[in-house]
Amino acid sequence: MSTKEKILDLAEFYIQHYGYNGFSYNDISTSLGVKNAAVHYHFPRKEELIQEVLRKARVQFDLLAREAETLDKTHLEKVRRFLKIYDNNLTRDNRVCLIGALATDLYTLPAGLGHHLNVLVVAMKSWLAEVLLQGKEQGEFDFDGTADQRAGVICSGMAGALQMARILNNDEYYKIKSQLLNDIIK
Amino acid sequence: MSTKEKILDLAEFYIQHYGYNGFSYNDISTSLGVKNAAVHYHFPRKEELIQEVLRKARVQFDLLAREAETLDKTHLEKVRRFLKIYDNNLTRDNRVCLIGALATDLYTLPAGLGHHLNVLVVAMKSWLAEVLLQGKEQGEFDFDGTADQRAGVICSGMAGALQMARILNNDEYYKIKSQLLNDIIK
DNA sequence: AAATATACTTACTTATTAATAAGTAAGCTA
DNA sequence: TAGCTTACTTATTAATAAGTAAGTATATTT
Repeated sequence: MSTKEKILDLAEFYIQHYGYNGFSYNDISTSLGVKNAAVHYHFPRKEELIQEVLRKARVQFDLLAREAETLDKTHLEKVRRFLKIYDNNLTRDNRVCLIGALATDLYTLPAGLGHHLNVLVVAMKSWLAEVLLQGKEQGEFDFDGTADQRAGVICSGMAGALQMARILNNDEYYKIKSQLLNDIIK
Repeated sequence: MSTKEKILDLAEFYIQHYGYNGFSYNDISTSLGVKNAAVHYHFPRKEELIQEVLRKARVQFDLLAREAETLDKTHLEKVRRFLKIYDNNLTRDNRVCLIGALATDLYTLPAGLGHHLNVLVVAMKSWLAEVLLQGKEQGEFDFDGTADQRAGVICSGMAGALQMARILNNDEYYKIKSQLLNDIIK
């Protein structure tokens, strides 16, 4: 893996672990065994670094959506694949989700990043809403409210669940997740 | 209001608006028209300041719980009173909730604060679970899963909703909130 | 009237931040 | 082989961070 890719992975880790204002170029460079200026060489400003982290997250979500399209037979399987994103955050050092982490720091972020964050959230939430809608039409799901509303409840609930897990314990996360799933199946 | 109280209110605002690492003693002092050392006079270290913000939040929640006990006739009214806490965060400058804000910064916080945050979350969640349980036993509510699970879904969903509102729009918050309420009534 | 406490200010320290300028070694390219 | 690019390092900057020691004005107590 190139230094540039390692920087991106470390930046993502630090954002999800400590928040946007909780890490520095020095944290990344010393983790990597290079100098702070080497990080600036690849990403001149912190804004560019975070923007690239968000772009990469969007690319990875698009990949997940394509995998769901080709590999998953039921809509429930697609939803489970989606929720695994959050599981991975929990199991990898109790990260909170990228969106939740950046949302709480939003008003301290360089101006351009809000838009990129919005694009990511809209992509994920609207994909989930579409899966829920089709699953309901085909009798696979049963839930109250619109698919859009239900997608909002799930996205915000999962983001919050990762935060609760930190304060209470990991089991709290799984309890919330299973209940959110139950609420669309019954 | 005393300078000390004003400092506490400003600290709470800054945490919810910018996160723990997104504000400084200077931000507070210049907002107040005093010097940074004056803030250190009242709260020598940032840890003491945040601890006091959390203690105050717990006191205010206890007050809400007592008001609910004396003023609210139905369990639904109690839940609505509880959810109004989140409404107030939204309407006052799109704050995220104190718990969500500090959860994403948790691993950068002075060591002692995790415990105080845990105490606040346990108090709020267990109170809500008890209201939900009694409301269900008396036929006022109808929901799947345990009251504890449902309380977890509501707490994490509301925390996440405030974060989503920042990225999408305030209407997203109200859509999530109404759906979470719907899920316990039906 | 003298001593003490409260609520600050002045002035500072030490450490860290994002960012930049200038230099360098290795490799590729014409 | 001369020039250019890549991927850095060295060294520094201006700004900001939390925190502190010592001084001062005002009010309260003795």
